Amino acid sequence: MEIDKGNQIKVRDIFSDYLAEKGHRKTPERYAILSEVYTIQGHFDIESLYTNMKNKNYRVSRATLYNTIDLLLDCKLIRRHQFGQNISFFEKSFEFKQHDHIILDNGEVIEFCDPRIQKIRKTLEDIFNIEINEHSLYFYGKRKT
Amino acid sequence: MEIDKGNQIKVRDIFSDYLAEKGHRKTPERYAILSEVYTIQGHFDIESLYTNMKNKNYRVSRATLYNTIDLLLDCKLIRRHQFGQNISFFEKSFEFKQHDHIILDNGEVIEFCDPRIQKIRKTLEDIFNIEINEHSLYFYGKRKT
DNA sequence: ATGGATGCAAACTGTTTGCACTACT
DNA sequence: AGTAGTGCAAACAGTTTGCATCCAT
Repeated sequence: MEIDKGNQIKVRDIFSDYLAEKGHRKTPERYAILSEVYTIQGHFDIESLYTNMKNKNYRVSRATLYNTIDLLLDCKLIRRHQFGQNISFFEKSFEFKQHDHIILDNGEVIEFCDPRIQKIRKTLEDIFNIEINEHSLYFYGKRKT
Repeated sequence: MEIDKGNQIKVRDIFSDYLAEKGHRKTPERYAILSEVYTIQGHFDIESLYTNMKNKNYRVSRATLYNTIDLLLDCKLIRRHQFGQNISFFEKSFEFKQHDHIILDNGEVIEFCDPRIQKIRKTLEDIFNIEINEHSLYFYGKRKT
């Protein structure tokens, strides 16, 4: 798909600019991880990203994966989620409408976007005299029987 | 405070009923942990609860702590939070108004309650034909300078 | 008495760290 | 050339599990 290809390039540039700005080196591993991450549909965890890349004969280490994921989080190219208790999930966040999640008891994950959450945010900023830069919202439920 | 004492007893009864209903045994350890948990103001993690009780010369194991915390979660006497990445925090939830949290970059935690979150919930239930039984909502920000 | 619950320690799992080597700047 | 970044393996931290013992039923 042409659109995705376009995004891939844009995303690569964003990462490049970020690395340059922060004085980080532009290593092939970092770009490989970025492009791999942007190939994945939906959510992923580090371990599956690792085996995924190993299977494709990339030479990556977990250390580099964790390191790079931190960079991608920092420049907002991915978001972190905690669906379960002890494992982090990630998903790409570039040019995808910001959204929240409903987690059903069968493991299904529904995405939604409700503008009222931004209104709540605004209210809180005013009441407590703070600046909110992000939020995490999950609903837990099940399909109606 | 008399009010707290009253709650302690009520809470103990709720736990008793729960244990009976589920066919779990009413062990002194379970009650000890419950009362210890309800003594704590604010949030706590398992490890500090453990050292806390050890210091008071309780004979408890981490295994029992984890086991009992699961029971307390199940009967809704406590709630679980994930403020950081890899560590669970808990807080008592009996007769305290259900609330959500704002986490500031200095570590400060503000509690708030906004009715609009329940409206969002209702909307989602209708749209997706699901039944939502809980949610978790966190805002992240900093004090205005 | 019997098997669910406990304490202890070992095992597990996701993540971080130390170190020698590599390669971007 | 110098040093940030890498791969690997060992270390770590929170949690879970196996097992012998204990005790609530």
